[in-house]
Amino acid sequence: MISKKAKYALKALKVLAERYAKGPVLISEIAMQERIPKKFLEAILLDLRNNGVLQSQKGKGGGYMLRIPPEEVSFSKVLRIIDGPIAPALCVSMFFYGKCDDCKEEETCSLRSVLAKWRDANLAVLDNTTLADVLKAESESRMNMDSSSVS
Amino acid sequence: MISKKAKYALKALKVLAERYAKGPVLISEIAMQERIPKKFLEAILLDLRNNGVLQSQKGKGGGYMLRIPPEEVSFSKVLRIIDGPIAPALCVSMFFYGKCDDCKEEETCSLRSVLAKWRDANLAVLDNTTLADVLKAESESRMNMDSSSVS
DNA sequence: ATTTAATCTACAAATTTTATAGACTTGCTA
DNA sequence: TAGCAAGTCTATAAAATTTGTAGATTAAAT
Repeated sequence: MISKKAKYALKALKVLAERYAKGPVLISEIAMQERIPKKFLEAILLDLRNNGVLQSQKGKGGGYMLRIPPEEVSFSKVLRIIDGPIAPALCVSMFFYGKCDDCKEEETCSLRSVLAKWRDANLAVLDNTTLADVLKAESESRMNMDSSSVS
Repeated sequence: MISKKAKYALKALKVLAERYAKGPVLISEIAMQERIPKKFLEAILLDLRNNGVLQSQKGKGGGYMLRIPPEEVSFSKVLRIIDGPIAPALCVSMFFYGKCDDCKEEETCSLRSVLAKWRDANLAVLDNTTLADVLKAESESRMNMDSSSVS
């Protein structure tokens, strides 16, 4: 399960992706629209900014915006920033590698190869899923709504 | 990341798989061999027993053993018992489905379809990975050790 | 100057994870 | 049937993480 924080982040990013290249969006606006506690959201957006995903502008007319196009913001990037390792265990993590404190010898750990396979499957999806895919899903779901409401 | 508890569970199960159909194994033996706090392990094994994975025997000569063959103990089964939902969010969970408390309308949630894709990729691996695979990995790693120590 | 909006620091409540202690039950065996 | 060996149950608590809040500060625009 991803954390609430990560879900908040993805939702906020969805909003920002929708308004990509259309000027800054207010934190308070995103918070309201997506029902995210404002102060909490502030911390999240700041984190995303400090990691190169977002750009911010202070003062009147300011706000947040994507620094890179939606199709370059992968889920793996976002989740690593907000939730940390994606791998099921540190010993098979690519970005947060560390020795599992409860393992004796890593080289011969039979769990490890299995966990690595799991990690690979995860990354195959998360590396190749971006905000652009969320936008696409959004527009498709709206299409379905339209057609189903024709009746 | 899986919890420490889940990792303990998998390690304990590996030991029990190695000794499948060879009589009961003591909790204390597993705890020692895998460096797991004994009292903690007790709770874990009990949980696995109450969910049909293990079988136990009290009194002298007692202990724990697999109730079903290693190739039938999938990672998904174990992780669901110990860590709960495998899906990245409740709204796309198959066994623990629930409405995400931070979502407005689930039907049109654009994150949802993406999260579902992720879940599917996870399950494809976890449903098809069992203790038998761990045993296989174990024996393969031992083979590599042998050949590399020939020099 | 004043207002607007992001930023920073500190904290605190709530929840989950990781344990530990000790009494209890069951089954074996001498 | 006494006594030991092993799992079982209940309760609790320490530690860590997650989630959220408060208030002062900085930067930009007008």
